[in-house]
Amino acid sequence: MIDLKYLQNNFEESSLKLQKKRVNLSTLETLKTLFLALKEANSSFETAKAEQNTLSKTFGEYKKEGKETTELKTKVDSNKETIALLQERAREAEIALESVALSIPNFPDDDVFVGEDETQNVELRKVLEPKVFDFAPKEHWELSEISGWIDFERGVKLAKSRFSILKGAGSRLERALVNFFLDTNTKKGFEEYSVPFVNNGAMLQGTGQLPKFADDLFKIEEENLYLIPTAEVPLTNIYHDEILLEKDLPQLMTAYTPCFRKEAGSAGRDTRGIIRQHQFSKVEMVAIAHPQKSDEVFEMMVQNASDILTALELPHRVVALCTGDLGFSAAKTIDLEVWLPGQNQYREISSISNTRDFQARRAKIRFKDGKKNSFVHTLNGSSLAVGRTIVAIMENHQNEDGSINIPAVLKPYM
RNA sequence: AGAGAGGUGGCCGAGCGGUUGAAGGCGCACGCCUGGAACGCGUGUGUAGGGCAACCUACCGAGGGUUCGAAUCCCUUCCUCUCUGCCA
Repeated sequence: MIDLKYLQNNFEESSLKLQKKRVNLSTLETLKTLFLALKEANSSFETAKAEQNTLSKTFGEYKKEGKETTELKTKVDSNKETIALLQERAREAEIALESVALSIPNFPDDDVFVGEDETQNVELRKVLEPKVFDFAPKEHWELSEISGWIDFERGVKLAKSRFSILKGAGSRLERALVNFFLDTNTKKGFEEYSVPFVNNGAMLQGTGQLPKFADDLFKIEEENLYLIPTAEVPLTNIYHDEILLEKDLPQLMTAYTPCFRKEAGSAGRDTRGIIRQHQFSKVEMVAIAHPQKSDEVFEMMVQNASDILTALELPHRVVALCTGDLGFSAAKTIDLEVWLPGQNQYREISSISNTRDFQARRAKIRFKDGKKNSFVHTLNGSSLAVGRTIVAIMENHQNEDGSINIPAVLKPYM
């Protein structure tokens, strides 16, 4: 959630920022109007309520002293009706405001390049040169036909399309990667967590998936729970509605979880292979940071993910997303794109974002900031998406006969 | 899943229809005391919103109801604990 008071007081500036994220000016004007309406409604409700409280006290005193209360009672009764009306109005104003406010994305940072879409993202650097093959490198699904690591058909049989099965060395590779990622993150100071793979709606609202992106979530209807689309949701919300001590910041967390996404709107994209599945494994980093330290933590997270790719001998590039490609909650995002020789292109394998206080405000995560309480900054990033790492290893480390070389760092894990 | 008990401030723990945002204790902060410290004494110490100063409003798991007035009574719901059942 953006800071509505800030929006009210700095409307011009705020709307310019949010227009970079393609929010209509009219939506923002509505938002501001609703915000002011809520304040007004609350104010009159509270005034009436204060009056009622005074009357009630007087009533008690009259009773105690044995005074006549009939006249007072009529006054109180009529005021009561007014209050009920004002309360209803305030409640409606709040609902009206929320329905708009919760769907407004975060402000982009000022230093984020202003662009329309992913074509205008900014490449910051390349790490490792793509290997030159003396044969035509295959795509991972072709390689799978030789190694048998991935069973696409039977995965679909078990569930539906966009589900698959890993087996044998393919499955072991997944497990090895998970362990390698977690160990590496732990060495960087992240604490390992094992979290619920289903979360309730309040948590998903906290990190920004709800209410706007309900279509992309698997929901367990009768339980009112959702399969997590990323470990960012449970990890960030560990401190939902809590106030941390300044000395406990930053909290660096990491977890392996499967991730579940409906991929609504991606019909027809990446239909072959395991690049885009309804279920995939991922190791996630989440940081709860002091507002003045979040940039530092952000850089560390980007570097960590990049180092992991380098350790796996995977060529990649570091890309700063432009405003038009930024996610809903993000103020700033850097993607790591790994080279896929079979596809002959770079593909996203990690995305690291600083959401500033956007999620913190939604999830009410604060810290003791001297005398007052302030919102923390929350950050999240993949380290890494396991399925896509498998793809990258297969394609980058393939031999002409279709066999795959396992990177040296993974040998102890296999 | 069935039966019972319970959910109060950072923690423990009173309150069971009125001036209680909530006694008391612990913890914490500041001050006094001390050479310094402990002890002792004093003061302060929840969150959110509005005015943004005095002050006002809301919150005693959540939601609704009764009442002039509810932490206190009623209903619904969630959670925790104990016993039984079931299960990895």
